[in-house]
Amino acid sequence: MPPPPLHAAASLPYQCSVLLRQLAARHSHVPASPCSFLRALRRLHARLLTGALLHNPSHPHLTLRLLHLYTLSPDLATPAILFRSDPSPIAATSLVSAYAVAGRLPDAASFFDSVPLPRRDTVLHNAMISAFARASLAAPAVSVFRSLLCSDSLRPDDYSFTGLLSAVGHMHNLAASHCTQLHGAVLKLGAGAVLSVSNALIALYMKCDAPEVTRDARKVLDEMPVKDELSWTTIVVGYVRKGDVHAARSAFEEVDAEFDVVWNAMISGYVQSGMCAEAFELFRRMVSKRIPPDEFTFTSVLSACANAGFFLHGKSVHGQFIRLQPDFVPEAALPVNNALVTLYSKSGKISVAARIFDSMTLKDVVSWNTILSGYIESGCLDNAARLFKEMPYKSELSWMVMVSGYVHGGLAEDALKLFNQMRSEDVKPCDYTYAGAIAACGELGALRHGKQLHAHIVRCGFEASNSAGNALLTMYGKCGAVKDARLVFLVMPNVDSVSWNAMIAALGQHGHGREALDLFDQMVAEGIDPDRISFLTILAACNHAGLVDEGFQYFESMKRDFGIRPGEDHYARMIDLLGRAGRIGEAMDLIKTMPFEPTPAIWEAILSGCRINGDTELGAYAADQLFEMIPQHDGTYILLSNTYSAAGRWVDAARVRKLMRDRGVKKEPGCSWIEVGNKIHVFLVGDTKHPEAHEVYRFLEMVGAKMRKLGYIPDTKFVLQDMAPHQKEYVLFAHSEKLAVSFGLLKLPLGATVTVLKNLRICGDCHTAMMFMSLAVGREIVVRDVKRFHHFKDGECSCGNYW
DNA sequence: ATAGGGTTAG
Repeated sequence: MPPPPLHAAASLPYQCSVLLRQLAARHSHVPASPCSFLRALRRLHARLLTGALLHNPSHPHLTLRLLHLYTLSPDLATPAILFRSDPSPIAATSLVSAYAVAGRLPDAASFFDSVPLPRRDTVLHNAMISAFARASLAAPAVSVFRSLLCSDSLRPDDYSFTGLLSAVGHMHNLAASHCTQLHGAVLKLGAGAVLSVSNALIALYMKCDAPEVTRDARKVLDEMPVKDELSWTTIVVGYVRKGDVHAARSAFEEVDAEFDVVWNAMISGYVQSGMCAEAFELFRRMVSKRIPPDEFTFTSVLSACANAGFFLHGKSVHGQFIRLQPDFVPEAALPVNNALVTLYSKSGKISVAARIFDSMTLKDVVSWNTILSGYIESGCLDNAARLFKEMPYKSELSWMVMVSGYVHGGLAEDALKLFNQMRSEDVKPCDYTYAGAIAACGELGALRHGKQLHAHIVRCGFEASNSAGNALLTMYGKCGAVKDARLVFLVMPNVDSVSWNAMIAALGQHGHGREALDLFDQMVAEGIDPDRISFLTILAACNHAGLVDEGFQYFESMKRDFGIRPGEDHYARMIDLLGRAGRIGEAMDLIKTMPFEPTPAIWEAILSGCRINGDTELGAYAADQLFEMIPQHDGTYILLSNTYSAAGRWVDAARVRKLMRDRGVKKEPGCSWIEVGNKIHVFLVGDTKHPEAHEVYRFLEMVGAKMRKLGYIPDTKFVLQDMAPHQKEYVLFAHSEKLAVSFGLLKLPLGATVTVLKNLRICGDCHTAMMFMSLAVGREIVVRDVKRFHHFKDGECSCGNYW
């Protein structure tokens, strides 16, 4: 954005002043590249020097502004040099606060220390105190305040107290006694009647976790002779923070003068408490009272609409904003536009969101991150990836969104690749990003890599993070490392329902069915309500362990004791469980009690039961039902044709095959390998005539070469073979354990999995392990499953990282 | 020249 032309007749000081202000404003919203910024700054600096405007008593603000800009630049030396030529306390104060605004607290502190004691005045101390307060550093702020107290010539003033109180509010274990002590000290030193000090005192009391201090805060407010809008705002915000929205509302109703900020505080309080309808209602009242909404109002109410799914309301707010938009400078419109982008992405209108994003004259990191996650939430991973590359600046959050976007989009390899790139660019991942990378390891069955990440997490101090802990639990569970999962579960300081579910799943999937059930009961005993996922998990555990009656009890207790209506997936699992136990009749009875029409998943479960028990007649009936529903479900085609063949209904089987050919249904090829001793057997699964099949072979050779090079397996031999030689055209590729069973690959009696799984370390999907079970009973084997091999194309095979 | 509160991305 080129700066607007200046009036030719404008004086040089005025011109410079405008230029300086423009440079600062632009930099704070769109950080330019360090080089170009510094160049522009030096040009201005030279101009000030030639005009003899620097250190000129008639234009003191020019020097200060220049100092301010230098604190934004990567040039650390110049501000100090400039200061040496004008060592006034005013310049020092300006420099300290500029450093603080620029987020360069260490520079502010070391500069403050370098100012000789006689040159420090109260205002300079105050600036330093508030700099620490802004950075949430209570202790150093207190020590600056103390040096002010101990000084012979200086005395703390109102600003000092205000800053001190705000700094102490950031203390971690702020006790009620701290607050009352400080309150006493403030009164003793005669600052009790100052408006800003009282406001800060209210905020301090409200930041303390002890419930009883709320009264003290209220007392301060009540005793104030004069209150301003901030007093009311602070108390409203405080009540919200304490989780007492009703108290916030009644304080809000007490205000006689209708300050805009109090409305904003109340609206955003509702949003933070998840009461979006109330937030919107309040906004409506505000509009009807003709109180003009500002950018904060719009931002809050739009986010309320986005959170609650009030898309029509949101649209009307958008309309009102458009009418008032000329009143907003770009800086003010920015957060509103960001909230609009969020609203439209959440309502599934990503193209509208993108249009708003493109039309924004001013964008910040939040804007880029918002549109990025909008693309990811609407499944446009390609667009997201392109955007990610184009982003002029990224925050840690951008990386996090992209990494977890890849994982949820099923591109675990890309997630890990990006995670590695992130670290090579020296961006420090937060716990959520680690969680994404760990989830990717779980998807890939990359246990070793996952363990490395676990070590990183401990080193970075994220051990107490719930998201990281839950990701670790899930990953260890998927990789069959039950011991590690147990350890994580024990160490986690706050386990939530996700953690319990993940731990139960880990036990249930790996042959500890009984223990899984015990853990479920323990969870209930500890007062954590199981959710629908918990019941899916426990039914799966029962399935693995062959505990049919127990499974049925949990299924019953789900609606009876916990008021959770079983969904399609719960029914499907229960039917699968009954079917595998040979109780197919009971499964059919259960279907009749369902409150909805049977879905493809239900019929697939019946079908799988029929295959295990050799009930071709009922199987064909289920196949007829499924036939009506294809192609809603993946895998249905092959399943159907096999079932019809088994029932001797060759004509129907041929019809299904023809349908498959007509629709061009092909199974994506993939490969699995099994490692027994030092020998690896690799199986190609999927359509061997698929155009990409030769890529699989190439990939396997590459992996083999790489593994030999790493000395991982001394004598690696690849045996490529069809999984099902009697089926020339299509070989089996199951996407899930359930399908593997329904394909008839595993005619296992119920419960057989337990004994086998004890000796099995499983990486990746369970189905692969199950496929090989009959081969590997009683032996220590490692099974890994590689999906979506084509992301390892050509020379980029970085998979060495993944095992 | 310094202070107190309110906003958006997961």
